[in-house]
Amino acid sequence: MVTTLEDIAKAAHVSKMTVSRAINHPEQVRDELKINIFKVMHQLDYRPNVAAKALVRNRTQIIKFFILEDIDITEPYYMKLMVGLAERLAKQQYSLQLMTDRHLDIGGSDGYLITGMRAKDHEWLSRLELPFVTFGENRWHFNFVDTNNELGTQMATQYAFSRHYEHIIFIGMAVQEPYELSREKGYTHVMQAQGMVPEIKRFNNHSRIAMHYIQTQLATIPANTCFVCASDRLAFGVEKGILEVTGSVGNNYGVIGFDGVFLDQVATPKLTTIEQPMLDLGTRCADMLLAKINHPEQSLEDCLLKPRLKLGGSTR
Amino acid sequence: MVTTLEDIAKAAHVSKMTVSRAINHPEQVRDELKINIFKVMHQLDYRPNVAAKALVRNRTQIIKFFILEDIDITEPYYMKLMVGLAERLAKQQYSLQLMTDRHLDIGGSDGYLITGMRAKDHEWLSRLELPFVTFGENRWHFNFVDTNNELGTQMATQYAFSRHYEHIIFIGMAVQEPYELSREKGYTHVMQAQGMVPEIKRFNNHSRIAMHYIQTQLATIPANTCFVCASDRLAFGVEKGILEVTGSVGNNYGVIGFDGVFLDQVATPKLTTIEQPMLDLGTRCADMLLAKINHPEQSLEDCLLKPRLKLGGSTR
DNA sequence: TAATATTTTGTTACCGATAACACGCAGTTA
DNA sequence: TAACTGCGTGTTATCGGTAACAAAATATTA
Repeated sequence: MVTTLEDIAKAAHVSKMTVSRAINHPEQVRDELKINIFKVMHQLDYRPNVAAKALVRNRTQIIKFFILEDIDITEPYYMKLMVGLAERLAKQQYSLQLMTDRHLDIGGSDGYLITGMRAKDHEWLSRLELPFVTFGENRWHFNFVDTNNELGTQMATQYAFSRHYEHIIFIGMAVQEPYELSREKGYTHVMQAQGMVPEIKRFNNHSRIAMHYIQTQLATIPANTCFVCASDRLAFGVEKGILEVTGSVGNNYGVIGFDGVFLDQVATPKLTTIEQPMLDLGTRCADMLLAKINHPEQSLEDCLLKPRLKLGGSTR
Repeated sequence: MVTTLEDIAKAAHVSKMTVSRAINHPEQVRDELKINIFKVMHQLDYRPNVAAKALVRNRTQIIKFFILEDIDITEPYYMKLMVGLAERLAKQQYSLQLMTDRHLDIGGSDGYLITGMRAKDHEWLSRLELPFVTFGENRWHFNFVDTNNELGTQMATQYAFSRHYEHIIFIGMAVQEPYELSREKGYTHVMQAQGMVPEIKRFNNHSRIAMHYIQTQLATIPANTCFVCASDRLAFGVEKGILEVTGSVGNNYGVIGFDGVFLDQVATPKLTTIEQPMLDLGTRCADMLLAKINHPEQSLEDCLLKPRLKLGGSTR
């Protein structure tokens, strides 16, 4: 059977209000009682009824997770982000609803996590009436959680430099989004610090396009060059191109990616890449969102997590 | 403001019980009243309070989605499965909790969807006390939803045959799981029907291993062979191997994969593959699970959906 | 010690829905 | 016409919690 507050109350010889307080406002209950109450709760394996709590507090205990990108080309890393998010939310008895472009119902939740946001989404996001957090930097002061993109490419560029590549070229994504700009900045910053000349190419984020670029242009690029890429997709294409043209990768031409989820493992050789801490990022999203829901008045710091350099075979 | 049953009731000059009935047992309410009630509901944009409903019906309106595989190597297709599932569940005011190996809490939900099940999981699954559905065939009569695996490899093999490949080799996964056996069966079946000799190799499901096999063995395999693979991962490796050894793929040696999510797109050339209808599968999982929850006494048919042959450049 | 302040605990009402029962009002039947 | 069906609708109680208030117990003060 299911144990309720009432059951605990009887067993502990107090009113159920006291039990409720022991849980939610423990400072208002004498230690003696509390200890006993918690003992009983434990014995009877008490699990609070989420629906009842939600009803009386006028909450839904639901978070909507928006994926604004086309789901067909969606990056696999959302999966891990969601695992991190869901795990933390479940601890606070929240559950999830997954929303896609096809299905954009607002309301019926306590808050939103927004992923895959682009410039065009600013309009409706600014109208939202519930607390939300975006996964990904943005220029509108919406609270966000993201990898420290700038630091990531700094690490990549620095590493390329430390491996004695004489030229370092940045392969970016042709989008004017903050995360891309930050990645470019990280690269540029280290290049200038090292007294090297930055060189940036930009393509749509598809491996084929990057591969084609390498196939056609590698001949004009001096050996001893490392390509620092803004995504693993681009890096994947670059690596393939280099392999095809020169027969090997790493020594004459190196590649470093960015993301570290799935694609870097599938590449041959595995990509050296900047790994985003997706699970942690998900957890942080949850924390931040819950904070906004429970303390709407407090303003929050955005959250930038440090990525990790993951060595593969695509660099020397 | 939020509209409740009470508000509708007042505006429609009936009791809230009548409104509730109009929603849940429409046959018990006169048409005249119903029409008016629905009109008012629409005007006032009524959204039922999920928590209240859950409380009184002693339900949670939550489904737990279990991913039993290691999340680090999880196939990207779970994402699409979840989208399909979540979308259908949301319509019935259910939301999701994502459970992974790290976090296997039972209870606090109305049912489970189990993915990534392996033989070893039979033990605890058989003890579960709530309705559940597994994504993936199984040998224990747990209700499941899956792609018609046998049909899939039949289609692949048939297609290879129709493209005049003289030899067709099956590259399987070295697991004794029903879905793998079904895939082998589909292949064998068509081979025998065509009077050809089946030849099956099995490897762990990693592209590198398949690639290595091709690199070392392709010389011993006659030209005009098509490799029908049990996964896109394997096909991906096979394609790479063929490309490396012979410089081109499709004509002398063809490759057909199985899954059609993400990896087939990333391959160069894109893989010809058997595409699983992941969104539909997700929807079906939801339907089946809801049916089990709402009518526990009825026994259900398992569900096998037809896959689709998706042509890429890895076959002629 | 009486009066007052401060904890600590209990009581009541309510959140928004639904099941079970009660009731009123046709149309049948005797 | 009285008793009997049924259908359609309203009334009441309830699910499991929590806020707001009331009351009791204890501590502090004069």
